[in-house]
Amino acid sequence: MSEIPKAYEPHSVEEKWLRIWHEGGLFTADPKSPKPTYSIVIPPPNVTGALTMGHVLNNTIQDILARKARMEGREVLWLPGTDHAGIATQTVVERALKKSGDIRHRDDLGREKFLERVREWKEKHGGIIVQQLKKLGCSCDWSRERFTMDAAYSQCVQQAFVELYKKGLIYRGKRMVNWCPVSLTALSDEEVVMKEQKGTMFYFKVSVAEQPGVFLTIATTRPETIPGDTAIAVNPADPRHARFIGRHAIRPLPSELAREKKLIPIIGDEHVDFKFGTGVLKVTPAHDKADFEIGRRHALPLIEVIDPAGRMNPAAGADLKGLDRFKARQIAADKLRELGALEKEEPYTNNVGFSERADAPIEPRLSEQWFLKYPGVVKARDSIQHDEVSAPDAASAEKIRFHPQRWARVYDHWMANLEDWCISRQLWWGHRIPVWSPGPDTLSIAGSKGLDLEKFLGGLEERGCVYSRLPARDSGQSEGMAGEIRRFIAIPPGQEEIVQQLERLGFAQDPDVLDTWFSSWLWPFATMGWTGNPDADSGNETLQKFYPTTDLVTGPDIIFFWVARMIMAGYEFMGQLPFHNVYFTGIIRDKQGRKMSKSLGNSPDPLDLIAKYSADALRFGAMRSAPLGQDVLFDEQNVELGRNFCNKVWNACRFRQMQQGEVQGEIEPALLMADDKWVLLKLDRAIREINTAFCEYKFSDVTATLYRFFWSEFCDWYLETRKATLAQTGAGKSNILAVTDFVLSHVLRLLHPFLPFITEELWRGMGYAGDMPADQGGKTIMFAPWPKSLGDDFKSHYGLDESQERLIELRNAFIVQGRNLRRTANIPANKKVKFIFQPAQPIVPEDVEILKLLLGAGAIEIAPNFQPGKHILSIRHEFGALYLPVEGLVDIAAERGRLEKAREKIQAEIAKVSQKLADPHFTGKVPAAVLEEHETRLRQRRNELAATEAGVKALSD
RNA sequence: GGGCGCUUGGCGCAGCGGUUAGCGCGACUCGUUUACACCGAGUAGGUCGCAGGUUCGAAUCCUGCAGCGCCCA
Repeated sequence: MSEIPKAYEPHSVEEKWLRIWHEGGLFTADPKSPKPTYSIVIPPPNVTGALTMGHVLNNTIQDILARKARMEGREVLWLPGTDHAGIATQTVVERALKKSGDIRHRDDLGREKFLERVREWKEKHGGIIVQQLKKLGCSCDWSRERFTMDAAYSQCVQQAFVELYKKGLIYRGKRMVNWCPVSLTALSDEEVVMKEQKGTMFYFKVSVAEQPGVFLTIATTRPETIPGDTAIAVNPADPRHARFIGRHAIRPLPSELAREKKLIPIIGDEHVDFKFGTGVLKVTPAHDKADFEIGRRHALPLIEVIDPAGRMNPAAGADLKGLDRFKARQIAADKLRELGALEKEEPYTNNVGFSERADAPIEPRLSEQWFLKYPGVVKARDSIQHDEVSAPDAASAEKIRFHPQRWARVYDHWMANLEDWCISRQLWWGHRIPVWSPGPDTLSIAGSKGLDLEKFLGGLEERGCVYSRLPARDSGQSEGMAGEIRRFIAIPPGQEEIVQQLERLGFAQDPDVLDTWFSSWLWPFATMGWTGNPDADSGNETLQKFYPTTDLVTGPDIIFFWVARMIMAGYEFMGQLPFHNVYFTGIIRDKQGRKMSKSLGNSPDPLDLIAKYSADALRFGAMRSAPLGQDVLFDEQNVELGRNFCNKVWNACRFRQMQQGEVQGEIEPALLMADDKWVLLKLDRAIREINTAFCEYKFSDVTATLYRFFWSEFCDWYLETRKATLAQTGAGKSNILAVTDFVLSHVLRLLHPFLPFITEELWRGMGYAGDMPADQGGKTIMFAPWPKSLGDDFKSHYGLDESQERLIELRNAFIVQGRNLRRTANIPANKKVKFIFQPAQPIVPEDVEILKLLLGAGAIEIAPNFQPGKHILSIRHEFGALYLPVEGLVDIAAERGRLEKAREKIQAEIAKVSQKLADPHFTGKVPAAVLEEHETRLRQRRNELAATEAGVKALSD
């Protein structure tokens, strides 16, 4: 590196290394490698998504972990891929097609044509995010990139479904589900987000049929569902209302209906909260989850009044029929008012469930769906390590650690309250449920072929299919179907001819697709080519070598959606936990603490930031602001800082280059100076801090330590003091360069996981790659050995011990005070002045040079017996005394005032400490070390006091 | 309603029983000196949310309260 530019120019450098890394296949994992394993699977981003700051944070952390593991000599697999994101993608495509006027509804195209359009969309927008991740420097094994709808992956999904079906864990049932009237699909509980809504509480009265003139008042936010009410419920323990239990009420709506058709029972149910509203509850079993349960307990009939699209159906009565549910709410209230049944309305705020994707209020609705009873629950529940980090043993190796630990409790709580997972979605984009059932003509077709259907279907079980017969009523068919049998046959992957046979018999595949997360929860092993076939899987080198994975990095917002389910799937399908550690990142927020979102427009485009500051800078900026387990307040300034840091690294290396000379390998112990030893000890401390912080997943601590060591300790102190001695030639100089090279080569390696590009560039440019074996840093810093703290042998060989460290610290503190003296005297930074120095201990000539340079002194006069006269500023310090004659340069009175203020502070401290030391309670109970420390402190303060008083005196007339 | 977390200089955070409470950014002053103005040097700025308690000693532990945020009902 002969001619290097003054400022770091990242863009060509980043492009160059991306090309070299990818062309060299350096991220490719080798399952045959004898090295110990490190593996991590990417949380798959939506295939058509674009990179967000959340992705930047998340993937930078994964890249740091992966790169560090490589340097530690492990065989690393970071497995990337994307998710088909069922609802999200389908919604986006549908919206785009509507906007362009191509369709009014997806039915206009039909399933196949619509899916074609989604695939087109995926081809066009898919892979963008992958390119962006590459640009960020992510060292994923791109040769193994997966997509949840790839053929192989889809087979995994199908296999998993059939296995669970076979075990009886998947069933079809008519249940209350969260229905999205916009997407027209069922949703899982996790896909519903509660939002606070301002609405109205309506109070209306119903008359008690058996007691004319007696009324009960009901409070509700949903008067439009009154036509669906099939009971009035009160708490049997409620003295106001208990006596009405067993009587009947007359439901006011639909108004045109005859009185006897609107008689509904008044029932007692302990679940009625009599503090809420009036204590009288209207029960709408068809449109409310809690009411459905009440209805079930009391065998109430169900009346559906809202259709799948959220409009009122004919059962809602003539006034409401055909209206949207929100419009109907107003009309129903008007109607009640007209009838004289509406007593009052009050503004009311409550929580309403919204569909996460379509952002529409969900409608609880009775619907026939596929449900899963979670497998592997017991193991998954016990799999989390709850103790604080201790030494790993055999038992804890079988457990999963959460970082930060507190998420374990959130996980526990969810696992303790598991409800069956509604896995079917009325969508087209996704894995179609691999279950076929007979059509209306199946029996006659079979008959005409002389085929015994039962025997034929039963026979398919030998080929891995799962055949089940269910009484229609159990699966929620209407009463008239009772006694009929429904047949389902689940077909494992790779049985095309069975499917064809069945379809010739009039069988049809279930039209629904699986919840996206039903494919995501298989991610850790499905991406590695799991088949469910024991022979194939035990011969699968990748699966054998890299499963279970080491770490998972994800956001806490998907702890239920994804993390918990992967743990269950891991135990169920692999018999093992899927990962050993889960690191939960914070949620990225803007400076005002708002969650970053597209709609708020407060999310910067990471690609713009890369263009403006470089990928390294973006990574560094993201990491600097991400403390463990806390939300991240993103500020572009941190990225700017990252750029500045890169520039600093660049220039420190440039400085080294300008000293000429080849890379200096050997440090000669005899030639080491105190500052050299000091910086080596600081490096050692930094390495230890960094490795500790990594163990605890405290990435921002790692960044802070790197920043401090490199910038303050190495650049500001070490390199600056070296400038005073580098003028010399020969062995002394080359030894300094050897130390500098030693430190820089360590710093570059420590920084590499954070700043992969610039460190790679400098690693080769500086020539540090030259004396390394080809596979250990000789070709790329990616495989250079990760720094270990300096061993005791090293330290004793080079004579590094704490006492030298302390001496340099003392001198440096003295220099800071000396500089302060200059500023006090208002001496411009560039003006050379003469200091008088009275050393407190023997001083080497080198130190005088350092003092001179770092104090910006024209000269330093060593005067062991100096007697200060008037108008001389001074500091007295353990390192020595420094005098600066200032007559005429400074406001003597102001300076004296400053010293007097300092004196007061010291006196107060002395008073405090001596009071403590005089207290027998204190001296009697306190540990010896603390006592000693107090005594030392008192001594020091007294010395300081004397010095300060002398200073005051020197300025007094 | 239940749970979790947070509250420390203008801003963002560290410290979680024992020095004069640290760090970074920002502010202010000075400065082109063997790399770097994407830089260097220095300075100012905090009764650690409030109220009690435990202790020789509390930002740190306990209790209560308040405010903010998130999650689950």
